[in-house]
Amino acid sequence: MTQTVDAQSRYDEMTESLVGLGVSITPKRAKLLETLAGADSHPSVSELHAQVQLRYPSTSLATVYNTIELLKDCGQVLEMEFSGAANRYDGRRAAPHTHVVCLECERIEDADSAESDGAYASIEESTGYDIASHRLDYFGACPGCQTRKRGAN
Amino acid sequence: MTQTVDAQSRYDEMTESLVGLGVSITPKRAKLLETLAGADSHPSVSELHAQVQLRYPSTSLATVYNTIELLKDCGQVLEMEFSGAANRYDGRRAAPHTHVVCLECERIEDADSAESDGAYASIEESTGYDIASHRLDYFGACPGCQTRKRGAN
DNA sequence: AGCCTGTTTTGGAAAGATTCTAAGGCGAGG
DNA sequence: CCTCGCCTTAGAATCTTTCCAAAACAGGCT
Repeated sequence: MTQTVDAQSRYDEMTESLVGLGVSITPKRAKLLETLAGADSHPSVSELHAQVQLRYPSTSLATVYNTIELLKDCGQVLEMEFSGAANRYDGRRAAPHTHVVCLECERIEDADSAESDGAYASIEESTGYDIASHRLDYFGACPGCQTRKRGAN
Repeated sequence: MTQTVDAQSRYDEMTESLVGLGVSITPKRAKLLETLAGADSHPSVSELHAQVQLRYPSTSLATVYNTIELLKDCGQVLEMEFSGAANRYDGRRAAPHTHVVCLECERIEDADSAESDGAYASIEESTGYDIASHRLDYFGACPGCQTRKRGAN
């Protein structure tokens, strides 16, 4: 997939960034980074928690939130917020990019859209805002849910 | 601002749509529609609730949620979700459009960006999703918060 | 080995927003 | 005046995220 790199490289980048922050890579944190770097499913905190618990059953939710907070601090993870549903995280491409979101099954996939490079400058000029990031999501039905719905009719 | 219409027209459109749904326009609902149609500040549920309570002090939160749900059903309000913060609503332009969000003061303003008309078709072709809507937000600092920060330094 | 100190982790409490539910209120039509 | 169905209410319940104080842990030092 465009711009995604292999899990190992992402894992290495993440650990380096965290070390740069002066924090240590504990085993639980390592397992979390590994999960994030390898997942292409935009996992939620509870999914990440479940994965880490497979290996370290005593892991608490607070540890997951804590580590994600650190990753956000050094720009190594992209957080996607949803009200009423859990936040979702993209550890493979930390820079803002386009997603498609299935309203039926909540699947989220990357979508490469033609982003205009001068968008930030253009928005800054017209609004006076100092733009730091953006979010572009398309909402609809994924192929699987489309057929499922057709079948149900 | 481009594409916004006067409050009265929006109010009329909303009431017509709700009537089309077969529900009645109670006084509390009318006050809520009026507030939504006239607000350019992308209010939250609690702000809307407060406004309606000015006129009808006994109004409960559930009524506000209920009415907004109806408005969503007939596409007469745009809901912007934020995890950790209250959802914000745009009753003046119900179709998806671009916003700038101030990360400091949570102000939200409309921003007209050059939207490519064929975006949905292009995304649908590349992902197989059936796209129904989208969301494009830019995050940063509004002019007021920029000066405030500079002054604080 | 024994200590000290600072970081991590834990588990539960707390906070917020939204949804649900049961019960009562209200209004239109007969 | 009664009935039926929609509206509204207040509070409980749910869910995610944040906060907190205490316990656990690791590394460096004596």
